[in-house]
Amino acid sequence: MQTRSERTRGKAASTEGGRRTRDRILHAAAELMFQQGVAGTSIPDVQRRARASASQIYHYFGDKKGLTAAVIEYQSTVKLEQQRPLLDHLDSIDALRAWCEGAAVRLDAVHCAGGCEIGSLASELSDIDPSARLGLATGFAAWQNAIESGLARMRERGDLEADEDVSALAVTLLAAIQGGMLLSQVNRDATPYRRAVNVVIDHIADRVEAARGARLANP
Amino acid sequence: MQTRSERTRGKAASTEGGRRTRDRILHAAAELMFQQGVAGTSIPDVQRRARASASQIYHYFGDKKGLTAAVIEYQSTVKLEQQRPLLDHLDSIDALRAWCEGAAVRLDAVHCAGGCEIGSLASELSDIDPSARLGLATGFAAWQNAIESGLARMRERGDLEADEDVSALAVTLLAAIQGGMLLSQVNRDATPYRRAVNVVIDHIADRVEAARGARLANP
DNA sequence: CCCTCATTGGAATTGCCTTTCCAATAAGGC
DNA sequence: GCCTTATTGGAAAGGCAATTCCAATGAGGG
Repeated sequence: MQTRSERTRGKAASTEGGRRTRDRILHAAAELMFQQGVAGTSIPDVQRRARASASQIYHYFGDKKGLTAAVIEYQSTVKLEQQRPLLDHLDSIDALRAWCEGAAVRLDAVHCAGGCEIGSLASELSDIDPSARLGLATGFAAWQNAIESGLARMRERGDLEADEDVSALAVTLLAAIQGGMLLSQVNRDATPYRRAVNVVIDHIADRVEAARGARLANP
Repeated sequence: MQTRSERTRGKAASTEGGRRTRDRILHAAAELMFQQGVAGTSIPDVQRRARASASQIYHYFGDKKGLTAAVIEYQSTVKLEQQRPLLDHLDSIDALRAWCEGAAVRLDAVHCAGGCEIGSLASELSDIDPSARLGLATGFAAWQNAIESGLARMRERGDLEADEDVSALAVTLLAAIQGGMLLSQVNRDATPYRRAVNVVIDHIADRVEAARGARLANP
């Protein structure tokens, strides 16, 4: 299977050393683009951070756009997989709270620099790079899907009413996460994120209460 | 009163023509930076759009950072004033819905390009320009304040319970707006924005219902 | 061991962008 | 009408980034 960047112009690594170099470049680029934005990250920057030469970057990624596409895919795919165990169990209010609080702790740790890895890229690239936009939409869809699956499981289990629009709830939580992170990033304080996310989860908890009430009334 | 950019290096216009030139530049820069980002907007770009020479831009704004600061202040202050009549009456569920739907219609009109004027700037600049971050935080605070004031009036009026945390609700709505706009921008579809915002307003409406219930029980 | 191709280093090219500079013109106060 | 200051045009300096190129080195298969 080819990655997006390879589809464009880059070459896949065929030796062990090459693979390591490619990874080093990708990680360095992801980190820098997250911290300083895509436009604020130059190829020489990536060279320094990855201890690689220009030839290596252009060899594996074709051009800066290819590198950017690879970073988007990395952030969308790999980061998601890292959280897979957690993401597969977002089917209770407690799990949702714990998951969101985990992100809050991470925000605290970096003093709210950077916001969300995908969100930052999305804001910067959506309007100027159509193919990047596609990749980012896919990335967001994966997160939304993880939330929605958990809520759907709650619904099947009876924790939420049968006609509950779990899709809308999932979008709302994702939006609160993104918007909350943005507000926290600007204010250098994780409080806005925590408040926004908690209010939305409170709302979901209210729906769970409502479902319980309906269950007791109509047994 | 001096604007931020004048504090830095730019000069205020003292003739009528100068004021017009300055405004033309400011509007052009605001538009371009909104569409293509700050990094994606070059001084020559602004020159063309504003039909102004480089001298004029540097004369009135000092440097690109000064121009950016002026754009931030413009987006934070002027845009807010444009909505002042609406903003001063966000004290009912219907008013909140109408206001948010107005933004949705604007999103539809531009096919979801651009997202939020302040949000885009915030995401791009927060981490790389401390003074810009300050200005953006002020801008967000003004919007949050407008929402919070309306909710506080609802609380005073008894539409919300006396211990309701209107500040948290305001932050949540603002976060949903920002996050929703980002999701809509990426998906080129205003639906995510509408869903996120409506769920949050539904939640506020639930609180209003709860307050009404409490009022009836404890007259 | 040889041949081929992947990998790498580093210089050179090209182009654009920010910013400065100098000189010309216009505007307003006295 | 004269002088000072604001406004403007347009060229040019200086720097950095993206990308290309060429030659050298390394690795693996036969």
